Amino acid sequence: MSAPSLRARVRAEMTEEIKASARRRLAVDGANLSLRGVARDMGIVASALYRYFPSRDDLLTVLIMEAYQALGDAAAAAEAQIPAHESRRRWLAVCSAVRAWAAAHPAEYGLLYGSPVPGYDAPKDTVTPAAAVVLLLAQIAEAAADTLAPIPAPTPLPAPVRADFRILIEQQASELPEEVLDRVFVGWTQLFGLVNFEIFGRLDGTIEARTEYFDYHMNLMADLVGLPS
Amino acid sequence: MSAPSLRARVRAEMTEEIKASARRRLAVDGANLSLRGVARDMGIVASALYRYFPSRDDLLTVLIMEAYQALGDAAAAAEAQIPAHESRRRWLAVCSAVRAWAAAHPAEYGLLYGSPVPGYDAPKDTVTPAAAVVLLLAQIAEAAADTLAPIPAPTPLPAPVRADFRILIEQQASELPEEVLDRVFVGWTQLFGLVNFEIFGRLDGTIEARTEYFDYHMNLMADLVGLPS
DNA sequence: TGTACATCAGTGAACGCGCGTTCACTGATGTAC
DNA sequence: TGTACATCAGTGAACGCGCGTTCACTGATGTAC
Repeated sequence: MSAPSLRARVRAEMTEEIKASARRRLAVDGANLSLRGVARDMGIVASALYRYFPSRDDLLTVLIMEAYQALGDAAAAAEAQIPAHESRRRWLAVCSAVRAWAAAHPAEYGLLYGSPVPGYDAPKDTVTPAAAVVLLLAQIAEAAADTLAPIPAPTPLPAPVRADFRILIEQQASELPEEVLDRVFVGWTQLFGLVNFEIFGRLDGTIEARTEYFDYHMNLMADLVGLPS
Repeated sequence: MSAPSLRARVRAEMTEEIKASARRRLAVDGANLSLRGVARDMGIVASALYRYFPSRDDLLTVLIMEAYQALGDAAAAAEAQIPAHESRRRWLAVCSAVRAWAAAHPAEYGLLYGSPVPGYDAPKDTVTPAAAVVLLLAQIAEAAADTLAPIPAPTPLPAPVRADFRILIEQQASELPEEVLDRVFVGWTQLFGLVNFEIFGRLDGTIEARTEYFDYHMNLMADLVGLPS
């Protein structure tokens, strides 16, 4: 509870500066982040970084974890600004926040949702924060359960898929029907599929009205889930 | 028209072997393919590669172009095996072929649909082959035009999006309504969003019934397009 | 059919570079008495 | 309040490595006469 010592405070600030520099460096290096590059940008000698992070991979892991956290926080913050009962607007707020965060941090986004970094395998701890967004979407659907339109199901969910969803639902102590969770997953896939396309430049030369295109389709996904308009 | 000389034939074979080696190497190096690594794998000296490719980036470009081509070919071949009038089965065949190709060539798939390679920018020539799959999907919808279910549109297409689609339709001398092309794009996004999730490991620990999950959702996308079942 | 010359594939050394990481060091900040 | 010692941040040299690319070379294959 005592105030941190000068040394501790300076240390914390320095750690933050290193991470900030490294995040900037990601734009240049992509996933193979260069420690010497980070040090150079900071006007510091590369070996000094080892006072703060035991290795390059550890720094990378921290960046990944914090990026998941930042993305999740951005989505949650956007959602929190919409009244709880306006489920569709909440859904759209989460989707737009993901897109906006990705646009503002393309290199970090690429780290999270691009091709896996060769030779680097993510520690287990990344699983939970990686699920934050889809969890948020599922919670919106669950909170709106009473008002959801029934889901027209031309073909029923295949049993093995239903079983997978069952497990997820029980893990979350949720009461969402499997059919609804499935539609949430469809929306989740569409969200990240679209953001991938946009951020990674796969829409260049085809769709130029990016925001309208995105909003329209996230609304369509909300329709699929059955959120009232 | 004369038979190629021995030298020319050997040269062509060697070029193929280099590309094959490089494709294998992609799994190790990811996007930062190592020429020396390729040469090492082939039991050859690195500088020898310069007889065949003027630089590392050129080799990479060729790999990317051919990967797009291979993916497109796989999709087209799968489609061609289904009778022309069975539009839904054709649609599903294309989707499954994309998924199968990605699973069989994950590193190349990552090159095409993962985060952009830092420091490397794709030449213009990659635009056309990159569009092959979505074009195929659109053609299926167009061929089935007479039998398509009407698209329920709670909200109309935003005008700027409609304009983007209009341009694409005219470029292809197509007659697809914008609303249908939009749904094709939704299916396309879902297809690659899902394959990304699966290949890049973002489904690990959630959905285990991968094939059923995939097929179910590609069918759902076919529903959205209005393909008859 | 045989000879002389041109073409070309692959070699091996070298250049110049950047990288992650270790290590003994120095000087400043913190702690105990 | 002042001194003695411990802690720690940053330095700079070094290790050992891998990389893309150039270049003069050699020996084999192709071509012209």
